[in-house]
Amino acid sequence: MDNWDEIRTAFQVARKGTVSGAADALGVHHATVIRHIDALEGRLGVKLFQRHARGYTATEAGQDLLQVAQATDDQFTQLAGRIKGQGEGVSGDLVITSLDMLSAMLTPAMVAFQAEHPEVCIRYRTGDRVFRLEYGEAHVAIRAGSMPEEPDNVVQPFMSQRLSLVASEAYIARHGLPKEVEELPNHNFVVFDNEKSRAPFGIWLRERVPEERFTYRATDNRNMLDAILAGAGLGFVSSQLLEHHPELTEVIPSEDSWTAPLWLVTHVDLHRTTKVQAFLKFIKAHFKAAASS
Amino acid sequence: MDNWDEIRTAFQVARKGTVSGAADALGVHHATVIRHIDALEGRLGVKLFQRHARGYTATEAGQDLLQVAQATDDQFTQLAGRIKGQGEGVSGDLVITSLDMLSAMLTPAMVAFQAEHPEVCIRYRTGDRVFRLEYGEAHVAIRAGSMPEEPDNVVQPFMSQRLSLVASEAYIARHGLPKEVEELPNHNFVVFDNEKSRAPFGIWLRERVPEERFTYRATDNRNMLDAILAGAGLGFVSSQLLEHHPELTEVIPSEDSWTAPLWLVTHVDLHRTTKVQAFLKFIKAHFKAAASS
DNA sequence: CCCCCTACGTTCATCAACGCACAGGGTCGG
DNA sequence: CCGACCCTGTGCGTTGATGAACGTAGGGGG
Repeated sequence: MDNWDEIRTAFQVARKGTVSGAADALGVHHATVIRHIDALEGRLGVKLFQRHARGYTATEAGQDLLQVAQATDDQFTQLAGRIKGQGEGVSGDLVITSLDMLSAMLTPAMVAFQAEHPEVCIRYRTGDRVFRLEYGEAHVAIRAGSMPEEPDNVVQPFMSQRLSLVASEAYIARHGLPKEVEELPNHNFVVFDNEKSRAPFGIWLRERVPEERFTYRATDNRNMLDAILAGAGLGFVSSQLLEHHPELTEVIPSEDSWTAPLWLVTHVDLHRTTKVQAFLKFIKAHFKAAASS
Repeated sequence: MDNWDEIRTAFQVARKGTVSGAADALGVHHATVIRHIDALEGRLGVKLFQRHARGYTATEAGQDLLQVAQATDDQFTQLAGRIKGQGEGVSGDLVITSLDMLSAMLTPAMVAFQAEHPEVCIRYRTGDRVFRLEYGEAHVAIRAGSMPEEPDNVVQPFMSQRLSLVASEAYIARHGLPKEVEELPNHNFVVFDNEKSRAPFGIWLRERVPEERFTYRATDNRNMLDAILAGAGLGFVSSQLLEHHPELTEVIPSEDSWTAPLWLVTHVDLHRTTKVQAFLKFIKAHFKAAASS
């Protein structure tokens, strides 16, 4: 049963009872309607209508088609309403992905956004791999480092992620607090277990501290933080975290070179949607307010 | 939501995940698929798919469409099966109309037909007006008199309806039985209450008997028979009825000029259907067998 | 690292579908 | 009884959708 348009034409003919009426309703010429009906009947091998001077009356097959097509028309009308409304409103899923390091920072913003748009369901995805926007794995990604350059991705600068080199009270009690950069090679470090990391602070550290001092390696940022808190070594954490963890002490002042820019990335096909735009606007305003306060 | 074919195209894209796969499934060029998707998205104002190198992945709106279109496809497939099967098999309604005078003769045949095709539902319509085949009021009509000549109607000769001029025992007891045609003007008659009737026997009677002798006029054949049986007068009845009513006596031998031919009439749009053909074949065989026995 | 395969996207020529105009037939009202 | 209106049906010219071909980009395997 191909050619759904012919079914739609037959549907209107069955509804209106005349070819002319159906042609008006469909906005086409009545000759087109006749051709559609003839083609459909020819393909089915069954007459759908009886032709007479006053119009077309549906046979049993035509009435059956009328029933089905009426239901289909309703379904499609509702579908169009949903899709258009979905395009305008902020509802449904909103999938956001980022490095898990940013979870602590982003979560309050996402919660606030959800509170402002109760119809939306936030899905926050962090994982060991980079989720790909072009496969529809997320609506919005927050990426760190150099500006992403994938084609079909819309990239906006978001904010800077300042890092601090910290030590926990437990570590200081055992090894003391280094006062100069030159003392760092004498200390232990908690690092991310990724040799190829091109993060600026990683490069900076590898230039000054031999690898054998990287005595604790983790694959998860949450895990790294736990290790640092437990006194496994010095390590880099987001500067924002210092507020919530008074037991952490900054070893040396944060260097500008460590700060990685953050980017808001969306796929071009979704960037125009109201939902994504609302989230982008919200999250930028949220952190602009936080920065100024 | 016009252009159902574009929905069908989008449906296949959502199912297959690629434009090329959908194009293969639809039997069209992939450029056509792209155009349909673009047109549909443009009209809805919402992206249905995210484009990437490996194909198209459905957005939320696209997945919604997939659901609805899948249901629609199922519905249409079932519909096509029903309609095609309906064209082949003998089932559903079969509407037959005739003069009510023929009811006694036709009913056994129709009952036998229904018994042979249990899926069919016979609707026998008799009424004061002539039901019109071209408006779908009946599938088959049995008409009497001169050959019908409506355009778009398929007419087949059926059989001859021989009439007899009869009197009931009650009438004979009161008025005697005329032995010659010349005696007829001295008797009372039960006639059909239709002055314009062009039935041959009516003309024959009006030529020989003055109208004031038509003392009982009925609009219904059943009613006429009741009147004749009650002794209201002489009257014409189907020759077949004589077998079932021994209390009726033939007044004078049946004349050939009275016999009216019967016609099987169908509308050209329904004449080809298996159901109608089956009925025509059945009823012709039925009465051929009855005539030869 | 390179090559091949797949899939999308665009442009141009073709053709089928469409709209137009007119004819034919039936119905309704006067 | 007749004329006007409505609806269907068909031939013809045109237009818009389609199909073919080429170009491009990305991914996977050797």
